[in-house]
Amino acid sequence: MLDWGVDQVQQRNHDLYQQQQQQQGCRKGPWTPEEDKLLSEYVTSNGEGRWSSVAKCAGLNRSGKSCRLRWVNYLRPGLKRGQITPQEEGIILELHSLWGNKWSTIARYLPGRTDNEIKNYWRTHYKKKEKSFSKQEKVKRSRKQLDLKPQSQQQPQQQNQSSQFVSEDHKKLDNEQNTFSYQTSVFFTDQFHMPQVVAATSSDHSMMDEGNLWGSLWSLDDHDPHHFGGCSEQRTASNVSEKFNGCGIDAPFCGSWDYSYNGFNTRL
DNA sequence: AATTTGAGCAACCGCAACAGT
DNA sequence: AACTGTTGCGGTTGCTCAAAT
Repeated sequence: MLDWGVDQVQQRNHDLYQQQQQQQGCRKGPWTPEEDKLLSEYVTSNGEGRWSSVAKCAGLNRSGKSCRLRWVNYLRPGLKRGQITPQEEGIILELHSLWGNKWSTIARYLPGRTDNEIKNYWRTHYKKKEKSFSKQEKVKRSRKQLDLKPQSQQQPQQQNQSSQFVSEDHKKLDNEQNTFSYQTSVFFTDQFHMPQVVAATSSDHSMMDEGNLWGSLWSLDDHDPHHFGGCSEQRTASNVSEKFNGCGIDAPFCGSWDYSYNGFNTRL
């Protein structure tokens, strides 16, 4: 009786998979210009979908999956190339704080950018910071646990981790490249609570202070009512919060920090 | 000049949801 | 209802290239 370990089983499965792929003769790895040409010509004239038949009909020795991925991430018309702009970065940060790793959902609010691109960008620029932040936060929390205050004196814990570290990154951008700054607004207009994202640049944010930022963020009711506007239905921050709580969404962004007047700007 | 390290990116993999039969 | 094929998504891997040593 064979007594295979997990590693051996995995290796065996892997080998079988490789064998299968070889038998099927599917090409893997980087796409050649010729393959790109065949695929884009075929999809342009026949439309997207039915990717497994696309591979055959276009004369490509690729899996349908591979064809779809190549088209979606590289060949599809209207794709943006080049660096993520500060505005786009702001949108990514805010939407990620809202939804987490829902890359395809986030990508819908960045025309011309793919989920893969956004995912890669996030991993490259923020994953490490997130980890280091989590460590810092653990230390903070363990310290807090030792520092037992009466309940009434403790501030409500409303901010989530990812949101906090977003503001860290905004600050870092501030310090490292004070040549630009940005304002990003996420606001909610429809019955499905889908955010509309507006990004705009501004210049002066020297007064940026994290305490103020988060104080403003999480106590929207205190704000000047004239900041609550911008869509067909005028709403207050509190009834929007109720709306989110009602559908189980946890602590979303409902506005933005406006560096130009150093205040929180909600557009609801 | 050679080697190492890390960032950036394209592509693959496994899984889940969905549609068709 | 069960099965099969397809599609879409998120996580991961591996390659390339430039900067650092």
